[in-house]
Amino acid sequence: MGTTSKALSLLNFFSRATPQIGLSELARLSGLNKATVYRLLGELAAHGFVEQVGTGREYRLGPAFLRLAALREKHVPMRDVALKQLTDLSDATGETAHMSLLNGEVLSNLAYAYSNRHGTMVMMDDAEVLELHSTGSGLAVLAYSPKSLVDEMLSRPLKARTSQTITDPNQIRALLPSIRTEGIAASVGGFEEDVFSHAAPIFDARSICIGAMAVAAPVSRMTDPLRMMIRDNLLAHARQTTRILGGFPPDTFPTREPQMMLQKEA
Amino acid sequence: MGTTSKALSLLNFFSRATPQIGLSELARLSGLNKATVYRLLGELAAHGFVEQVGTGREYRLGPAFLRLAALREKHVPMRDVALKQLTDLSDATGETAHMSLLNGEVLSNLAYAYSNRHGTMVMMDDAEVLELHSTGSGLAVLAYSPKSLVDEMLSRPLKARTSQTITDPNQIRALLPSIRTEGIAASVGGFEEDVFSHAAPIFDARSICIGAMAVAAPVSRMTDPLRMMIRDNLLAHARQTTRILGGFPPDTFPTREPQMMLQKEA
DNA sequence: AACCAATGGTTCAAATAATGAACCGACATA
DNA sequence: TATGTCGGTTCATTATTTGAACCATTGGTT
Repeated sequence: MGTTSKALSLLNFFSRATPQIGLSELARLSGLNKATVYRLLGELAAHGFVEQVGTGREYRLGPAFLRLAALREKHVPMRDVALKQLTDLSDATGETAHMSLLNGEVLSNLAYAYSNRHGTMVMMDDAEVLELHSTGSGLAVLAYSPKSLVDEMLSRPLKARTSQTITDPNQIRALLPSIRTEGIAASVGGFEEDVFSHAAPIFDARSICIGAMAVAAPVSRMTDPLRMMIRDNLLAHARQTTRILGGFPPDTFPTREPQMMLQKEA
Repeated sequence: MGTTSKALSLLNFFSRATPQIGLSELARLSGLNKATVYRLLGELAAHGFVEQVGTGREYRLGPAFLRLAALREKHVPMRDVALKQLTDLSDATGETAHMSLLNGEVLSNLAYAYSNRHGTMVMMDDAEVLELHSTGSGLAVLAYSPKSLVDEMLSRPLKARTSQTITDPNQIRALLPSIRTEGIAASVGGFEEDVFSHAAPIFDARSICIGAMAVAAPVSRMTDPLRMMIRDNLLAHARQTTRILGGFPPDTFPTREPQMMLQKEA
């Protein structure tokens, strides 16, 4: 791993739960030498990627990201595109719709939209990180990711977010083929209790899966007709989102009308 | 300069004008070896800080910034705070208010607010970069920055954005003391023709200047009474913004009521 | 008050990772 | 076919990164 990667990976230790971290703690978390972390933080700080809180204490993410995010969004208005599609999708289904992007080995939220049709709804949070094994979106991404990522991902111990989280790698592997034939992944209570989530993958110009679009509803509201309705709408909107973003589903991706397919070996 | 700094500085070559850059071009711009740039881009790409456009062509900023910006803003809601203050300031003055943060040797926009009192107003742009020598905000920041930054900054050739831009380093240096006694910098048409801009510095917890808040009005609308009104409102709102963000103006910063001060040597 | 275990920060020889000139094959232009 | 540029790759040389040990402070415990 190059020096730059080490520096950048330091940034991943900042999260909702631990928004600011001290030097020694960060050295411990990253497994790097304290002096190394100190120097790397210094370089990151010089560019506004981290900053020190108050007078000489812990570090936190810096203001540079605001500028770069604005610049990125100005040139590649993913969030805008996603938000429009999500609003439509949320209106059509009456449930919460959201989209997240693959970032290393986790998904990070890009945007979400609520419906006001029901008194209860699944709440989302910017800056939340979704694991690949415990969420519908994660499973959708896994199903369309190269074997290397799946193996890498499933070789690590899988954390149970709820009592219903699937933590057996083989069980997860067994789900993937049917997700591929459906084009949709489902997860019941895997990330949060009482949330039934459907998700479909999003692809880039090289037909590589870059994230997922999902509809999340309370388990109590889920019925088979609703599932069908969500499934159809989700597939359509995910497809359209991929297209608007300039991407293409892979050849193996099911078309709108279910049909017989030959399974191809990658 | 460390390797990490080199990698991070590559990101600064992406701008509104050149949102995507090829490998060779980036090597030329940065003065680094092509192989080096290639490797650095690879590491940046692995973390989502850059990505390649379409199939193996130019590079552009990646999606990671969206997540990190959201995370930063969640923990340090600068933009929200600024937006509230700017809305107030814009309402009070009837003109466009904006705030920008010091990022290396330039200012980048954080937020802005328009007024609807007049038919014409100064328009702002996210992701725009303001130079220190040609803008009111820049002068305000220079006046409260360490001598080293000022020297560094003014040793380079200064670009004339308009016919009214001040490009003589000595002339700029001569402005700084009066800005310090006023607590406010003014610039007439330095960045864009016909724009009269007032700006006040914003400080962090260590009393270091981190950016500026400004009011920009058409030159044609500017009168002495308006200047006084803007000055008072701007000073008050800048002060409050500094305070809400957890910062402190330095001891030398003028209080609301103008008063005699002894000039201190730093 | 003395002690201990943290913290952020610093040093410098040793080890490692970054570097850059040259080289590919592919593509475009002429 | 010849020429220039592109993105990408190689590998011996070089320069940067690294990490153990060491400070000076701070805060808690005895």
